[in-house]
Amino acid sequence: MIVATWNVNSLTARWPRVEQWLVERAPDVVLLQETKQSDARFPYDGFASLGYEATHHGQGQWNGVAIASRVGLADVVRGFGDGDVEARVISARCGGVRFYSCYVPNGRALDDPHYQYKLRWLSSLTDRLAQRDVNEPVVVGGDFNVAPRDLDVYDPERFIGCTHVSAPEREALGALTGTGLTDLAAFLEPDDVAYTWWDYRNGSFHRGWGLRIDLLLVTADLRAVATRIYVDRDARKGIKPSDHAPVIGEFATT
DNA sequence: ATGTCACAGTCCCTGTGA
Repeated sequence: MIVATWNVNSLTARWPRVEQWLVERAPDVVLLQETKQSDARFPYDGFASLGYEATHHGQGQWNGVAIASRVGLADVVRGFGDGDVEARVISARCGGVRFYSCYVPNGRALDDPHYQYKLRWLSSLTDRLAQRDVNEPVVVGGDFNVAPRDLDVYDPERFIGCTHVSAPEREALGALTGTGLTDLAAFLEPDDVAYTWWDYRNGSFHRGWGLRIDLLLVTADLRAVATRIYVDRDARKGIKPSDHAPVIGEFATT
């Protein structure tokens, strides 16, 4: 089973790239973030013509998350429920595995209210995962807007006092993985520098100024059968790329 | 340390978010 997560930074703008990429990489399940679409505009037919069932949780201008699968798609859950107005999480069961596609709030700055929202949002996700059926394999993937380790930051000195690396954010991510999830890239390739996001500005991609903030978190049963994880850097190149590259995980059939 | 991109509305530029 091939599983991918990709923040596409507008599925409307990115659809030609996404379509080509699906044909080339042929993931079984792909988790998408920042579709920036209403549900009405989501290209269900486009996915279907490529052999994918898809489900979307959108709000229009901002956010928006989706799951596309060619191994079945059932039991969809959108958002956290009461009072959750931003479309940042969707879950579904595909091929016997429960998938979550997550777009964690950015946080903006340590003294910005949005930062507290980010921590609360991660806590809500942790609560949700803590309540799961422990017999069900789970993949929690997406744009976490947190770089788990200094190795995941091109210049840790420069990020002192910034979001994405602060202790509370890393602790919140640790609480999430503490429910029984493993950061698969850090587990399989612990010494690899594997950035997933590069700012559009300053030629950051070509200068190697990146962060690893897009993650696949998996339960132990899936970790045991994981064979490979890599960043599809080619998707960050060329015409009209997203500022994020996909992360692709491969698993021996479960 | 900000050289870009995408969105909506004020609609061919500007403010916002990343």
